[in-house]
Amino acid sequence: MSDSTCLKKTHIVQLMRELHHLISPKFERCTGMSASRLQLLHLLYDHGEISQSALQKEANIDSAAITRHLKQLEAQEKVVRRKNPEDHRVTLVTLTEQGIDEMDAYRRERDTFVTNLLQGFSDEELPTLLAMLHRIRDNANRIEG
Amino acid sequence: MSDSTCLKKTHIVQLMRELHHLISPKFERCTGMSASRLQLLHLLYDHGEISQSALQKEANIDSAAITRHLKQLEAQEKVVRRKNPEDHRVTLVTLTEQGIDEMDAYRRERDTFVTNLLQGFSDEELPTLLAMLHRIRDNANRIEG
DNA sequence: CCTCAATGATTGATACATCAACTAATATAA
DNA sequence: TTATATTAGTTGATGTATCAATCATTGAGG
Repeated sequence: MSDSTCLKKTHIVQLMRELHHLISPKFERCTGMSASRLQLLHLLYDHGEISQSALQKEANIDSAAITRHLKQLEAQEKVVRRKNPEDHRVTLVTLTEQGIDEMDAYRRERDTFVTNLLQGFSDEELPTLLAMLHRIRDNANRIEG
Repeated sequence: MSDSTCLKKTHIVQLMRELHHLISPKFERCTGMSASRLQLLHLLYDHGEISQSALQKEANIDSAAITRHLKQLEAQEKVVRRKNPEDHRVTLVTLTEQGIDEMDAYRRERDTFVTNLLQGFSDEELPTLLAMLHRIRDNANRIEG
C-alpha cells in the first residue's frame, strides 16, 4: 500500500477520534443525557422488560457500567428493577411511566442534534456513509482484541 | 426532513459512537499506548519543543489531562520538560532520544492498525470518507457548546 | 443429595477526561 | 509603580469506563 494511502487512513482514524471527542459532550449538553444512558433507555423503550445481561450484550457496555447506570436511572425514577421470580440471579429492568413520558422529549432533542450534525448530507450520501461505517466496524471486529 | 432520513442520521451517529467504543481499546492493545497519549507524542515528534498550552490547543484535550499525561510520559523517560527561560509560566516539552527512537515502533503499529481498519477501501473511497468526516466536524463546531 | 461449574449482578481498584479552584508569572493600565 | 487582569500550569473533586474479585443462585454430573 502506498504511503499516501496509509496517511489518508491515519487521518481518517484520527478524525473519527476527534469527532467523538467533539460530539460526545455536545450531545450530552443538547439532549440532557449521555449517549450511553440514552442508549440504555432506548433499548428499554424498544424491548420492554429486559434483563441486565441482555441489555449489556446489546449495548456492548461492561456489566459493571450497566449496574451503575441503572442505579442512577432508578434513583431518577426513570426505571424500576425487580428480580426475575423464575431465576433469582437475573434482574429485570423496565422503564417507569415517567421514563416513558420523558423519552419523547429526549428523542426530539436527539433528532434535532443528529439533524444538525449531518446537515447538508444528501439522500445518496447518507447510505454511502452508513455503509462505509459498517465496513469499518466489520474490519474492527476482525482485529484481534 | 423525512423520518427515514432522520433515522439514517441517527444510525450513523450511533454507529460512530459504537465504532469509537470498539476501536479505542483495540488501538490501545495493538499499539501499546492510548490514542490520546500517542497523539501527544506525534505532536511532539512533529513540532520539536513545544509548550503545553500549544499542545493542548492542537490536541484539543483539557489542560489538566495534558499535565497528567506528560507527568507519566516523563516518568517513562519519553519526554523532558523545562521552564521557558523567557516566560516562567510556560513549560516546554520535548521528546527524549529514547522517545524519538520508540516512535518508529509506535508508528509502525499504528500504520498496521489503520491499514487493517480501513482494509478494502479504494483510493476513491478514502477521500470521500475523509471529506464527509470533515463536513461532520464543521457541522459539530457550529452546534452550540 | 452433594459437589462443582456456570451465570448474573455487584463492588473495589484503576485509568482517564472534565470542570472548578488555585498558584505563579507576566502584561496592562491607572 | 502599584493594582488588576490574563495566561500557564497544577491539583482536587467528580463521572464514567474497564478489569478483576466476589457473592448468590442455578444447573449438571457423580
